[in-house]
Amino acid sequence: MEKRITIIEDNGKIREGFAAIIDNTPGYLLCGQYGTCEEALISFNQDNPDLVLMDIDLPGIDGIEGTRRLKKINPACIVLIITVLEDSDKVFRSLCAGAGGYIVKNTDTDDIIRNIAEALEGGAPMSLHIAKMVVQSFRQSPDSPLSDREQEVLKGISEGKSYSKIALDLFISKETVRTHIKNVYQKLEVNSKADALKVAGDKKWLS
Amino acid sequence: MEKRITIIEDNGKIREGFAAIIDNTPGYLLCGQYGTCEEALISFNQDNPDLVLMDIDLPGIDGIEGTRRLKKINPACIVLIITVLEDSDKVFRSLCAGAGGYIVKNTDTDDIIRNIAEALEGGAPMSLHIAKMVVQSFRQSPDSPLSDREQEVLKGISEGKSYSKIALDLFISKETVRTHIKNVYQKLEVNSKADALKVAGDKKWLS
DNA sequence: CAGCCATCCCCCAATTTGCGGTATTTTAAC
DNA sequence: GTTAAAATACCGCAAATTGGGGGATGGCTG
Repeated sequence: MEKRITIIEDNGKIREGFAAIIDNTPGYLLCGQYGTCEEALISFNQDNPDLVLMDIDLPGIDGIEGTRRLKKINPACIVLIITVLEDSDKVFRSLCAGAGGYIVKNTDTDDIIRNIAEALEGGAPMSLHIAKMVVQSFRQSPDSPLSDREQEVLKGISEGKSYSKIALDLFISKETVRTHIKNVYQKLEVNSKADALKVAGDKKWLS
Repeated sequence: MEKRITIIEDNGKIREGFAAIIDNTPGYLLCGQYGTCEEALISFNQDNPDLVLMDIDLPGIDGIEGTRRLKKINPACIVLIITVLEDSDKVFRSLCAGAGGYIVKNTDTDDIIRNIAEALEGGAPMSLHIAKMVVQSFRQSPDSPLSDREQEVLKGISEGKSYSKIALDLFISKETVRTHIKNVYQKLEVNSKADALKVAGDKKWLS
């Protein structure tokens, strides 16, 4: 069965370049190419692509919001983001919107085809640097000033639990939780749950 | 400059296999091979590896906790997890512990070397399936019953903000926030912040 | 027009929170 | 072997938060 592919890219030259690559690869069928998400969305159901090559910086609806809308219509459709910039914020927002991979534009013809194949196989193709950013987003700093217990308590707070609930879950007294919180506030130099979570979150001090 | 590599793997055969690969590759220097994290930790400062090949399932301190401890001693050291199982929970806990990549054991000699090189270059080598799992962990379900505004309010809750603070940040009245919360509780059939966050989080309904 | 959404207001009682103390035990470090 | 940090626990207090109940308005959409 041929895989149907749609291209959304406002630069005509690049778009036609991709189109040519798809056209010349057996097994892939170009089912649409558009300069804006608006156009693509209108024909999305007729085109019914298995995969969309999506540019990030588009006039009107950008690639991130476009991804969100396409996935809302057909969650099975894979959206592969293709971009020149490796902007960390855009990477994460794209992934949250449902992107299935994130690759940089300068990759050569073979790379594009390989990445498409990888995405269709159920993989998540990413450039070296992107993969690194994604992995690092998970990492917590190894130099947290908070003790293990304090981190556990703060984690409870981030889950919206009350002191009493945290105490129950950790098998300690509510008063102990209060003491831990006090110490956390002192160490982070804050005086509210929201501020503590903000500081600890920014510095990746949460377990 | 040669790159120093340590292997931690309890299966002697596999360990020696890796050791042979490293030894026979120019540019890499095997600076230690151990069957447990305990042993590796003792010699870690003398060995001073640039990269550690780490098995997950180890007797005593497992690979995840081992990663955490190694990174605590030398955050610049890259830990590459090598495993047979692609257990999603272990993947994430490894990444949180500071792992720089996560690859499956069946990969052939060339793959191992390529993954090591990629990690040392600043990449984050991952098997196809692992990458997919990681990317999917970011994704939110496209079928949340919560309206956009309700999701924003719930996000504020997850950040530990009070209703008043959320109201300030969203430029609406505290009473409106309360109404949104009430509606969220009804939709999710819960009656507390913690439960709402748990349900919404599990189902990936949080923006 | 019915339903959903977003916005705002009131009342009330129970709980939570943040801050001030103090104190014991264990573990780790020097 | 002293010192320090961490984990545990308790008390009191005043302000704020929370959850539940009710009602209201306007906008948009099918």
